[in-house]
Parts: sequence; structure tokens; C-alpha cells
Amino acid sequence: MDRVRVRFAPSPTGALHIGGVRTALFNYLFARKHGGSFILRIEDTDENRFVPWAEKYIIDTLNWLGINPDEGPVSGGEFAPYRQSERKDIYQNYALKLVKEGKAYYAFDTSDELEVLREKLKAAKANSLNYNAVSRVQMKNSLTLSKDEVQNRINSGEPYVIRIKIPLKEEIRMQDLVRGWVVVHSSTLDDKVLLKSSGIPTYHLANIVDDHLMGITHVIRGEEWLPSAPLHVILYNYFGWTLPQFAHLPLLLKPDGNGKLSKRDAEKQGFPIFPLQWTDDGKDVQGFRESGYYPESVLNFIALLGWNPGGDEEIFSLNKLVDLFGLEKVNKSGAKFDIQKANWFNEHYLRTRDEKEIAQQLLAAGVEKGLKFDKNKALELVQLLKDRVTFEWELLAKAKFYFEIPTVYDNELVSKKWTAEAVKVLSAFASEIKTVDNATEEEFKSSLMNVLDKQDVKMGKVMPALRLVITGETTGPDLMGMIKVLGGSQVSVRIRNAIQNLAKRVIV
RNA sequence: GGCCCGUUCGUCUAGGGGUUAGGACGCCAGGUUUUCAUCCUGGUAACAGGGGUUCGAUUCCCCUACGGGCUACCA
Repeated sequence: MDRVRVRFAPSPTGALHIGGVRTALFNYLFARKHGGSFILRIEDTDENRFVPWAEKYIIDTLNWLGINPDEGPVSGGEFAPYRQSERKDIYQNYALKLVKEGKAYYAFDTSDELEVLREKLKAAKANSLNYNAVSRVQMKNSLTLSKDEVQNRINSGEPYVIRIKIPLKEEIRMQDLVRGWVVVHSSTLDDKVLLKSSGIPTYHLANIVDDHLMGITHVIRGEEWLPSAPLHVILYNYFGWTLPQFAHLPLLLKPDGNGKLSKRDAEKQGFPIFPLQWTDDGKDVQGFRESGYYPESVLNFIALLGWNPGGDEEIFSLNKLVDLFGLEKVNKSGAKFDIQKANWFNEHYLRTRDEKEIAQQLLAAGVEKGLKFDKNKALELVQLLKDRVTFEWELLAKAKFYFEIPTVYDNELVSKKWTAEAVKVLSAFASEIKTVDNATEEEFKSSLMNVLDKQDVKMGKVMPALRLVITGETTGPDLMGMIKVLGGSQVSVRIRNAIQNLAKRVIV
């Protein structure tokens, strides 16, 4: 077999959809698995929907995820250029070649005339195929017009398109690596436009020509392309080119209800469905990255949407995915997008990540807010808090206790637990530790036990009160952990503070 | 409407002619933690329906239902 060459061929019409990201990933995995090449080709043949920043968005996304192409508009390659807009001249000749061979033809019909045709067919309850072997004989094209008239029209500058001439009665069979044999009768296909009147090719032409020219061996793309795959097969046959292998991936579906995941879902769901931030009508829409997901979480999560290696494991690094990947393990049915699972992956990667790295981030985030603490404190805070969050950015809010001495105390807790007994113990504890700033959790614990023993009070009687003086709240991180991070002097300050503030509310 | 693709717990899925239909997320319960979270253990929950083929079908075939995609001079 030829060396594997696959391509990811997005259209720069907006933010790259997470479904597109998954298609890119599967292409990447397949290429790596087989020691082949992963190519990025920008299919910017739609002048109307072109969005200037979209290409950068695509490249940034692949880069963020670490699935960079071997060839593409940035890295170049022996088949450059990799933007179809820069390859315009190539396609026209191929379309002309087909016309010459009687496999395609010129069509002069205006959009109004096309509309009339559509209406007519609809009224007749025909299959609503607009331009095909049956209807083309009544239209204005080089099949019905005389040679001279065709030439005259072209010479006079009348706009025309080139349409493929679909064979009348032929069974188109194609083998899909995911779906097996797919058979379609040519009578259900219509004469698609290959070259628009602007001289720019449609997707179908440009895609086939480039795949051939670039030596693509496997076409791995979304299922939305399955219906046009037979058309592509005909095109390959018309040109006399060998067919690449096809693999049509199942679609990513909306999290709620039904249907293909779409741009609209991004804001509606309250969680990202796009990889990176982008701006829609002046409004910023957060992506996975800005929401705090790690690239490895996103990769792991989307890899398992529509593919599964079998077995009970679910945590896979990119290398491991490459190792296990296979098109034969791709599912046929669409997969719904479930953010909870993505969150779980992120929690996992957060907990297994290098704590020092997280501490760095925490420090940086703190500095941005004008909060002072050092590297060691940051690390201690990370160790104390990382099991309690899904995203790193939540850490700073959870670390609030470290920066703020409580001034407000949970009312219910005060009225239930702020006892004379607790105050007595805490007061003694405060004196005990007021100069102890470098001690382990164990040491703080035993000095508390000491006080408790001396005063003959049970631990349960003072723990809630101790939490109260430190955070003012009823729940939070581990108590001794917080005390250790704060240090003895700070804790004793908070104890005295609370005793003063709550003097009138002591339960006798 | 037409064409094409699909259908295993709520979700992602494993499996495959004879299984207690397995795992993960979520949810619930218990344990650990004198809070909470983590963690551990357990539980809840599925083969869309109807016909075949077969000794036997969730698995193979057909039909129906449902879901999805496509049906542009968009990709």
C-alpha cells in the first residue's frame, strides 16, 4: 500500500466546530498510527461565507491540541499551495477536460429559471431532484443548444456553469471503512455544478482534484459527506483516477434533544462546544480553552466520541490514542455531547498534573488580582484544594480563606456551635500556636488535642467553631490543612478576632 | 417528499447466535474523612417493535417505527 496520506480539509467560514476538531484528530491519529502524513488544506472556495480569521482559528486550535499538520498553509510542503483560493487555475482545466470528453457540460440557466424548474418538479411530485438526466434536456445547456449558440453565448460573456453529466442508469458502489458497502443508483443523483459562474470550483471538484493531486490515500470526514460520496466516486472514475479509501465518521449530536451539534448550541448550553474563544456579533463566546479545559482532556473526551478501543480503560494520552487507533473501531451511530464526562476528564488530568505547574498558574492568577503570596504557599494551597475543583481557575476562589480574615460568620453555625466551652479552648489554642508558623498538620493537631485534653473537652465540640473563626463558613477545605497553610500566628489572630466579634453571642 | 446512514442503561460505549448483557460519566446508598470534597465499596439503569432463519437471537435477514444526514453556482 502507498504511504498513508490523509487530510483535514475545513472551510474557513467561522469558528472550527468541535466536530471538525474530532475529524482532525481522527485524521491525525490515523496518519501517526501508520507513519503517514497529516495534511491541512483550507477549502476556501465559498467567496460569500469566507471569514478572514477562521484559518488562524483552525491553526491555533490544532496547535493548542498538539495535533499539528505535517503539511499545510503554515508549514508548507511539496504539494503547496494548500489553500484552494491559491489553486484556482488548476481546477478549471479539469472541468474543461470533462466537458471535452462529454462527461460534463455548460449550463446557462439563470437562478430564476432554476427556481421555475424546482417549482415545476415539486408540483409534479417528482423526486425533487432538480437538474438531472431527465430535466436537463429541457434546460439551456450545451447538451440542448447548438454548438454555435453555446460558443456565441460564451463569447458574449454570458455567465455559465459547468455541470457534471451523471450517467443515467448505473449502480454506484463504494466501500466505506466505517459503513461497509454503500450502494446508490445514479438516477438519484443530480447534475451538480462543478465550476461556478465565477470560475471558482465547487467543493466537489476542488476536493477531488486536490485529493488526487496531493496523493491522499484515505478520506476521513464527517457523515454529512456520505450522500455526495457517490458523486465523488463518479468524478474519480471520469478522471480515471484511483479511488482513495473512504471513512465517514458519525456525527456529533446536540447535548439535549436531537440534531447535529450547531453553532447555536454554543451559547444556549452554557458550556463550550468550540475549542477556542471567538467573537460572534461582537459577543465573545468562550471555548474549551478559556473555560479551563486542558488540551489532553478535550482530546481524550472527543476521541471517545464515536470511537472506542474496547476494554475498560478510558484515560488515554495522545500517544496512547495513536497506539490504539483504528478506523475499524469507529462506530456508525452519532454521539451526543455530554459535558459531564468532559468535566470528569478534566478533573482527572488536573489531579494527575504536576502540582508545581498548577501552583505557577495560581500564583500568576493571584498576582493579577493583587493578592500576595509566595511559591511555597501557592503549592500548599494547590495541594490542599486541587481535589475540590474541576478547573484550575476555581482554585483562587477556593483559596479565599487564605487572603481574607472573615468578618461575617455563618449565623446558624454561630447560634449552634459558638459555645463558651469552644471559646475557652480556642483562646488557649491561640496562645499555644501564636508563634508557630512552621509546623505540620500533625503538629497543629496534637497541640489542639493537648488543649482539649487539659480542658477535658471533646474535639467535636470545637471543630465547627474553629472552622468558623477561620473561614466564617460551614464547609470548605480540610481544617488542619488550612491551619497549616495559614500558620499559627494568623490563626490566632483570627481566633481573637472572632472572639471579639462574637462576644455577645456566646452560648452559655 | 426523495435518497442515504443509523438504533445496547439518561449519556459515552463493550460484546456478540447459548453471557448474571461488561465498563465509564451521572445519580443514589454505605465506608473513610469529626465539615465538605477526594478516595473506596455497593446499588439504580439498556439490547426500539414485529416478523422470519435457528434447537436457541440482543447478535443474522426482512418490515415498521423512531432518530439523523443530504437534497444550493455552501462546504
